[in-house]
Amino acid sequence: MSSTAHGARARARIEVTAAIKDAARRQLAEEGAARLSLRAVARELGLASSALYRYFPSRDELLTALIIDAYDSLGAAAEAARDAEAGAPPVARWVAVCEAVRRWALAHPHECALIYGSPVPGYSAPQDTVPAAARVGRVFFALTAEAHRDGALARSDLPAELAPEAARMAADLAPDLPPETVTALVAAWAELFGLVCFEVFGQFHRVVEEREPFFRHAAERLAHGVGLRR
Amino acid sequence: MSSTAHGARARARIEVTAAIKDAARRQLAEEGAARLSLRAVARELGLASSALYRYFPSRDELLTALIIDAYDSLGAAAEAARDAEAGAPPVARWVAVCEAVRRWALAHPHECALIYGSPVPGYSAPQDTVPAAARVGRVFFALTAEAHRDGALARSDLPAELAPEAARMAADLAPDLPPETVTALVAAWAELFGLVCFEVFGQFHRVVEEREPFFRHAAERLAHGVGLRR
DNA sequence: GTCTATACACCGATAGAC
DNA sequence: GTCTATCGGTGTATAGAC
Repeated sequence: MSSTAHGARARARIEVTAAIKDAARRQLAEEGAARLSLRAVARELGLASSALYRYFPSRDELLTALIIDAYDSLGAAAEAARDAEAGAPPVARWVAVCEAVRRWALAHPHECALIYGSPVPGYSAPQDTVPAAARVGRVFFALTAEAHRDGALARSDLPAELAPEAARMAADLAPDLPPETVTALVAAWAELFGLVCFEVFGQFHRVVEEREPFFRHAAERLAHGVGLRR
Repeated sequence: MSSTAHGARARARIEVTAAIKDAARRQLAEEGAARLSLRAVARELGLASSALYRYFPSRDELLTALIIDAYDSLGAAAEAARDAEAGAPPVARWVAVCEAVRRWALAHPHECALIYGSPVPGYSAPQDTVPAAARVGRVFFALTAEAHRDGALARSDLPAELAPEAARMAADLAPDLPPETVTALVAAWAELFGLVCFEVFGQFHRVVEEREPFFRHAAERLAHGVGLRR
C-alpha cells in the first residue's frame, strides 16, 4: 500500500513537472527565454508561484530542463530521419537528416531560438546540457563514418595552417575519420544551422520564397563539401 | 542669434540621442534586447525615465534605432574590407570581407545577437530597417558581379525544381548575375552567418579552438561554392 | 525638455500555516 | 506540496509643474 501511494506520488510529480514544462514552453513562445517567468507559468497552471519551487529550485533550472528537452527532441528527429533511410546512398541520407532538422526547427521555432539563437544574458548552461547538445551532431558524424567505411567519402586537401587543429579535432570528435573531413563536418554543421536559423528567424523574408527546393539544393552542396559521393 | 540657439539645441539633441543609444547598447550587453529598459537607460544617464520619451516615443523605437545602427556598422565594416582589397583576386577579397564580418561580430557580440539572433518576442522590425539590413549583402553581390564581369566566375548546374525560384531571385536581387550564382550567394550568406554566430554564441566552445584558420578555410570554400575562381 | 508623482502592472524568492 | 503573505525590487507610460 505504501509502495502504491509512493508510486502515485511519483506519477503525480512527473505529471506536474511535465505540465510546468509545457506551460513554460508556451511562455517561451510569447515572451522568449530572457523573460521566462515562474510566476506566469504558475498563473497559467492555476498554482501559487511558490509551489513551483518544489519542482524547480529556480528559474534557471527550469530553463536548463527546457534546453535539454529541446536538444533531445531535435536529436531524436534527426536520428529518426537517418534510420528511416538506412539503406539509401549517403548523400540522400544526409539531405534527409538536414530536412528533418529544418522541419523540426520550423515546427519548434522558439525552442530553436532557445538552443541556437542568442544566448540568454545572465544564464550559463551547465554541463548537463552537453550530452543532449551533442546528439544531432553525432548523427552527421555517424552517417559520414558509415560512408567512409563504404568507400563513399572523397578526400580533399587542407591548408597547412589548419592541419594541427584538424588533427586535434579529429582526435577529439571522430578518430576514425580523416582530419579534413572532421573540419568540413563541423563547418557544414554550422552552415546548416545558418540556413535553418535564417529561415526560422525571418531573414529570408522576401528573399527566398520557394524554400524547400532552395534548402534541399543547399543541403546537397553541404554533403558534397564534406566529401560524400553518390 | 535665434539660428545659433536653434543650432545649439539641435546639437544638444544629437548628443543626448547618441548618449541614450550608447547607454542602451551597454544595456543590450547586460540584459539583452528582450529586456532592454528605458528606465535602466535613464538611470545610467542620471535622467528621469520620462525625459527619454522626448527622444524616443517608445522602447521599440529605441530598439529600431539600435538595429539600424548595428546593420550600418556591420555594412560599413564589410565595405571597408572590400575596398581595402580593391585590386586583389576575387577569392581573396571574398575571404577578406568574410573575415571583416567575423571580426565585427566578435567585437560586437550583442549587436550581432540583436540583428542575427533570436527575434525579440513582441517586436517586429519596421520597414526602416530594410535598407540598412541589405547593406552587407550588397557587398557580396557587388564583389561577385565584378568577378563575373572579369570572367572569374564559374558556372554550375541547378536542379530543375529550383530553376524558377532562382530566376525570380536573380530578377529581384542581381539581374546581371547568373541565376544559379544568385541562389548560391544567398545560401553562402546564410552559411557565413551560421559560422559566425556559432562562434559568437559559444557553440564552438571546446569544439573548435584555432578559430581563425578554421574560419578562413571555411570562407574560402564558401567562395568556391559561389563559383569564384582564383 | 526635464522634473516629480503617480497609476498599474510585473518579477524571484522566502517564511510559515495547513 | 500547496497555500497566503510578504520583502524588495523591476518595468511602461502618462499628467502636470516648472
